[in-house]
Amino acid sequence: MSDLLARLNPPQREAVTLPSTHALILAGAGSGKTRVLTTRIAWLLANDLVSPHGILAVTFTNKAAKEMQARLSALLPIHPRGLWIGTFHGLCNRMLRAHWRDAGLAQTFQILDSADQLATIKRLLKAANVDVEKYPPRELQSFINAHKEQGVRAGAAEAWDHYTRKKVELYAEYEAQCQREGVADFAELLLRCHELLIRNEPLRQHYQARFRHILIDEFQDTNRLQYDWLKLLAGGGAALFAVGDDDQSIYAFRGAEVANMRDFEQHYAGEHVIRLEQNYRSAGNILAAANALIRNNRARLGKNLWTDAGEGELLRVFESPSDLDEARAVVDEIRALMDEEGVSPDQIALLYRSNAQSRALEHELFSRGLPYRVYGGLRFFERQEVKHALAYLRLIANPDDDTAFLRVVNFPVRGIGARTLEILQTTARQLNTSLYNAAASLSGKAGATVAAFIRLIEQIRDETRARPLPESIARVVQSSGLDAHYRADKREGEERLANLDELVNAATLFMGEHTAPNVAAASEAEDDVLVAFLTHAALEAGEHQAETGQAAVQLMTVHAAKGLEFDAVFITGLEQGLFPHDNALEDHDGLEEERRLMYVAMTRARKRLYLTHAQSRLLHGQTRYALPSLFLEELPPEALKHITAITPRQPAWSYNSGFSSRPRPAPVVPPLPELPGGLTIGSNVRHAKFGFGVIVDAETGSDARVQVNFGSAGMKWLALAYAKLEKA
DNA sequence: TAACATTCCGTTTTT
DNA sequence: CGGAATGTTA
Repeated sequence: MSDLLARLNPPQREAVTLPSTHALILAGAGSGKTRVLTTRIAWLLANDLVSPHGILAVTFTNKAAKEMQARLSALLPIHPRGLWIGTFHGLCNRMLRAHWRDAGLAQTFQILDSADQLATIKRLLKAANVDVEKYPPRELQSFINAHKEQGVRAGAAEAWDHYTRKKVELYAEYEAQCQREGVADFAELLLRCHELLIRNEPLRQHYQARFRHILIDEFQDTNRLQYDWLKLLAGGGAALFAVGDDDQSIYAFRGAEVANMRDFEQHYAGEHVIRLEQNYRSAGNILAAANALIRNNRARLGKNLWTDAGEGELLRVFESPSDLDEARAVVDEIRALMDEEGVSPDQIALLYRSNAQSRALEHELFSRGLPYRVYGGLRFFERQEVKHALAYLRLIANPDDDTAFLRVVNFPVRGIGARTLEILQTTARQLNTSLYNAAASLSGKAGATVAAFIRLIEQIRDETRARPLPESIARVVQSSGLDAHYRADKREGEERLANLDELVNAATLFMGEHTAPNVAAASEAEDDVLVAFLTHAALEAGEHQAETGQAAVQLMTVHAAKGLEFDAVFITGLEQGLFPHDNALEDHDGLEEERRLMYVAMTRARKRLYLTHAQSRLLHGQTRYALPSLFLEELPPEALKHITAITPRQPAWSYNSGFSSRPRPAPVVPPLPELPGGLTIGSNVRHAKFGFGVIVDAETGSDARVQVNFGSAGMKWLALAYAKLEKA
């Protein structure tokens, strides 16, 4: 047991060995947060302060939950059973499955992912004859989710104007429709679970008595409903142990409330606030720079990271004339890191603020033959062929699932067109039943084709009855016609078939992990396994992309990089308007969140940090000129080393780096307007009133005018004859 | 119904 | 510019 504590520093140890009390652990980046969380659980168990049964550990992502499981197994001699470790959604789902009747849900209720939810909303708008121009489905979706995440049902939603009243009305209809179809969206899982515990006193008391220690990871990311859920569960005297970092709160845009941390500190943690400030990840200069940056934020709980690892190298600031030059400079540097310093490519990360920026970087990496991997994009269970196969399974488990019905009723095509579906949908609405049930009431030719589809589903249900899940899925793929359809598709059929095979494999894997050995015999369990697998598919959409196999340079947004670390990190596109992003600045806390984002990005680096920016960038089809990011100015100059990779408008292939790329054709440069005073587009200038800026456009002639981007002072057209512009 | 044309839009995203 | 999402035509 003393082993558990041996490798902890004093504050970590203090956190781990806290008595059974509420506590807030302010864990800075790289300060051993996950270690503290898992060691705390292990310590409680090892000292018999709680039984495994009494532990509830909550994370946001499946990845974090899995890591916690794994690290706990490593800490304990035998892995205890009965612990509840999971995501908010996973845990709520678990409770709702156990108490589906009390929660007012169908026994086999299905979970809608975001795409399913959007499809459901679109269908609802169409049925209600709502103008989608006036009420965009996406907007309604976020309206509904935002309300649910605040714990607000349609009945309780406030609406002061006609427009909002209509949205609330649609929200109510959406609730009713989901209920009718036996489906629940992500937010519904949390809200429904919260309501269940509020309304059902015996159940509430049961769980309140059961969980003695509730531990929460990434507490700064909780929304209001999640916090309420935690407080409710802890209402029976459980100790809440919240770990988080307000400086790494980067999800306010999706409802996370950092204010929960301050509230928790005041109302729960009290004097049990522990700061983990020793950083084990980054070199001193990197930390010093990150600290200096984040000090510019006003709303903070306060924290300063330190390290005893030494200063390390200076941060390198790269300036390039254009985004293409930036990409070239970055890839040159990556080559050098790999060839001359022996850095493994998977220890190099290219970070950017927005996904669109990956293009130029990818292009350069590709043409230079460097292995790379881009995070983001389609995940396994989100692929259309996988979703189609799952929709057949969903229909078998729950015929009322109209979303699943509509997805596959005419896929592969079986002559059930829009006209037929319109009739079917009208009939279903009149009978107040599902499309599946309404099918029997159709007559004529339309009725016959739809009836054939229903027979097909019934047939598949029979075929798959009492069969192991993987085999059932294989049959579905066959009998539904998906197999034949993709076999006939020359272009991408092969890949899709491979993914369907992979789905069968996923089911096999799932069975191995989730089925108790003795349950397999029970015929009743068949349905349960199917529902469990469908739930798994919805709750864990799988990896973002297939592994490339070889070690590759990692490309991702700054958001996606949270929680990761690399030897060398490039933060690219550090320009006003991009990072910090223009759209973020409209919000009052916007700039601070962007700064936290920059802080997260910087603290990903262990040894080397590159900060790159370009003077011009191709954006939305036209060249934009921008000033270097405000964040660069907030870094301590003594920690930086400036490298102007290429001087403006010089040939791009003649700069530094021993790497000799093949000669490139000279870039086609449109002639720039000639302006008096040696000014041109891209020149840095200073104005008495507006400060520093960049010339982004110009009109020549006797009354020459220039457009100047003054950053925070805005974009101005100035007449050269009057405005006293100085070259800067 | 599917291929083709047109229009619109452009930050971050897990469950 | 490039994609996603519509709209149009054979």
